[in-house]
Amino acid sequence: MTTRPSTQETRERLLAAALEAFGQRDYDAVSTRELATAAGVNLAAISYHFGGKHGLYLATARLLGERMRALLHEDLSWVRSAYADASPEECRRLVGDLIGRLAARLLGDAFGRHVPGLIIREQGQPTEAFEILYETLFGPIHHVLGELIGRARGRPADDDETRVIAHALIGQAVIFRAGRTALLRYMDREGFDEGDLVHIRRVVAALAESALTGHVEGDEPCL
Amino acid sequence: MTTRPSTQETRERLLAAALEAFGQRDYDAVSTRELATAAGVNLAAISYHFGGKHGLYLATARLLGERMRALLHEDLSWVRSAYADASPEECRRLVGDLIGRLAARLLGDAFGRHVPGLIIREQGQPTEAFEILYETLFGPIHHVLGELIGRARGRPADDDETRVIAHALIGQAVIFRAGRTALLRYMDREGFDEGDLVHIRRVVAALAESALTGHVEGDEPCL
DNA sequence: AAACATAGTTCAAACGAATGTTTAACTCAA
DNA sequence: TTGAGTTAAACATTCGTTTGAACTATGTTT
Repeated sequence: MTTRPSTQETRERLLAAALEAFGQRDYDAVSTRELATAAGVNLAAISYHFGGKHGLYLATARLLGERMRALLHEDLSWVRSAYADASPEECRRLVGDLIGRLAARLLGDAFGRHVPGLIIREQGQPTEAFEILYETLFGPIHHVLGELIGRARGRPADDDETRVIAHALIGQAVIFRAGRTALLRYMDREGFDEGDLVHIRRVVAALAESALTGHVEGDEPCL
Repeated sequence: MTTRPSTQETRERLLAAALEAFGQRDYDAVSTRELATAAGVNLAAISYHFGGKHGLYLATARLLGERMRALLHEDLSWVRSAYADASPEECRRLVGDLIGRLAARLLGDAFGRHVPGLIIREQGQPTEAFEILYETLFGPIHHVLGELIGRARGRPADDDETRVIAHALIGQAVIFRAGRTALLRYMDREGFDEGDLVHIRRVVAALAESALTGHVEGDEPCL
């Protein structure tokens, strides 16, 4: 009747192994046998508990979304409470801080070493997992950033120009994970230590902050 | 003795099909049979001409690198000739122009619809193809951008801070391809027309240009 | 309390389909 | 006739999934 204690553990073991594997490599590059072995469970457990490989992948995306949401909750709720009665200058500073923090976290292992890869890959050929990840990840960041940037530039948050800027600034952070390998090569390094992260965070924060000072030439609210 | 005319055509057909397929989907998600069918050649031609699937993949990366280099050559050589005796202000403008142009091209289909996906994917688990792509693609952009930004901010081009800024600004452009799906969702669209591209290019250019006006708080050259 | 029945879970084994690659016969211009 | 190139067929693996028996608690009956 009641589920046995080992049931939940089997699920968790598989999810942990799947998160690790799907984070690093593509869906097709990960085999069910490999997942079962890594999780230390029987092969048939995947079909039994998740209905198959695809079900496990979706469950992994859900788990990932929840974890990222939890990690972001702290930063975002802090920003949300801060910008309620913030001046444009303060909003600019908040944006810089948020982007810088995001960049450092992405470059480091705060979100897991390979986990963001799954998100990036989902954008190429979006599956059901993309919806899950957008709702919990890109969506909230887009939203908060839009509010902040709109306030900082004296424009509505749902303005198209505001949204383009928000997206571009997210790119400033995301590239530190998506283009990590190229950056290592460019800066002639083998890895980044804690000091690097602090400095990069500061540079990116200053960059994003001053980016909001300018005006778009051409009169219209653009787009 | 001499190669028959059909030889080269078989290679080209396979490379075209591989560029299309590997651009959209992961290495493991593309089958040799599918490639042969799409190219209209026999299955064994892959092994015969490229030594196998992996060889075809590397050849595709080389072809992609050359095409991208050609596409970028125009922009980059124009910039290179322009910044030789340019003022910091002009350099800032050149950077903005370059980033904006890059963003619009990436968001549109200038580089091919799915081609940039291969590059992004290679950063996750770099293979030999990464070297090829860095040399012809990221490398030159990094270099030119470093020169421009260094001059614009009165710092050496090989400064670590300069490099971080260059990388971050590239991210502003890359995100418009890497995060295209999320942007469509954010801006509530189904696609971007020519007018969108022009506007986005202008916004991103202004953003990148004004980003270079600020100073990084904290005294040292950073990093 | 002992024996049985039941439902949930694990397990080794096997399934058919698809994978990348190789083989050997064949084509045809030099 | 020679040999580079093409072709269909077959190669051995690996894939995701399914099977049916074994195991293990729990609930019921005796």
